[in-house]
Amino acid sequence: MIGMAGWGATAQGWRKGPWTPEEDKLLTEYVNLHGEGRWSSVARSAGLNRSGKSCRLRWVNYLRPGLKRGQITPQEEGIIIELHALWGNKWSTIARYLPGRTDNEIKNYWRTHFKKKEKSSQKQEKRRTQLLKQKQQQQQQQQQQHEGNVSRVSSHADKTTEKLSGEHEKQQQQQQMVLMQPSIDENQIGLPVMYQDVHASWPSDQSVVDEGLGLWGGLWNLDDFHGHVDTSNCNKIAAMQQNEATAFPFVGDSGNFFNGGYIF
DNA sequence: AAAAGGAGCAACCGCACGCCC
DNA sequence: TGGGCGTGCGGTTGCTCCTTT
Repeated sequence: MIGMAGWGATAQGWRKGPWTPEEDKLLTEYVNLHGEGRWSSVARSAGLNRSGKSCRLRWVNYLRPGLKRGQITPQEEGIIIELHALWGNKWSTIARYLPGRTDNEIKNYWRTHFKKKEKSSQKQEKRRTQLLKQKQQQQQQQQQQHEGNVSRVSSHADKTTEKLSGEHEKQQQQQQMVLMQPSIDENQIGLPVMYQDVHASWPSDQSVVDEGLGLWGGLWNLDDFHGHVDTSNCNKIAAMQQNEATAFPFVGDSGNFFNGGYIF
């Protein structure tokens, strides 16, 4: 890390910016010796020119033992998705279910991965609406054209035209329905539940478990919308999530990810 | 090969809330 | 009861690395 260029110090004179290995060492040694808490005094006692808040953040997000570094696994991603659907932006609560992950890490992950996907799904939705509009305009034009033709044919032909027109309308209705259906990607709705892994990472704190169990019991059985229990779905989704080229499978027709993935 | 742009991450800030003295 | 402190959260910034042009 290069110097402190661009960061400087706070009004109180606390250092800001990236932590140096020396600072990390000081903080780690101090916390190992005296334990967590009283962060403002930690800053002074450990000989660190950092605010208590900064020390706490550094410890919690980076130095604390047991932290898992590296990429979020598909299993973890599944848990994040589910828990976010349950609790929204309760990052610290979600983090309790992901041993070794911090709230900040999960928040960052969510913002970079799912906000992006949310955006792209909104784009898709916009595109579909646009297509539908175009189709309707086309339909109107055809209708007008057709009306013009009808006025010029015989009474016998009228019947035929009527029949054909009905067929045509039917066809157009079908086309419209197809347009209104979610695209195949968006229709890949399911839950990325990795049952064993979830249990493995289940918090020991019973109160935390109770907090969500009522909802989870039902929620995690929702393999599809029709009550069919298809565990292969989970595997499919895990596979899809690993495939970068696949669109995010939890986006609903409305473009709203949660409405698409869960029914409450 | 170099510049531009985007993604990802660590860290910060401000605010709110709860706890404790 | 009020102030200090710890914690949690959303939003943002600054930086590095990677990809695209």
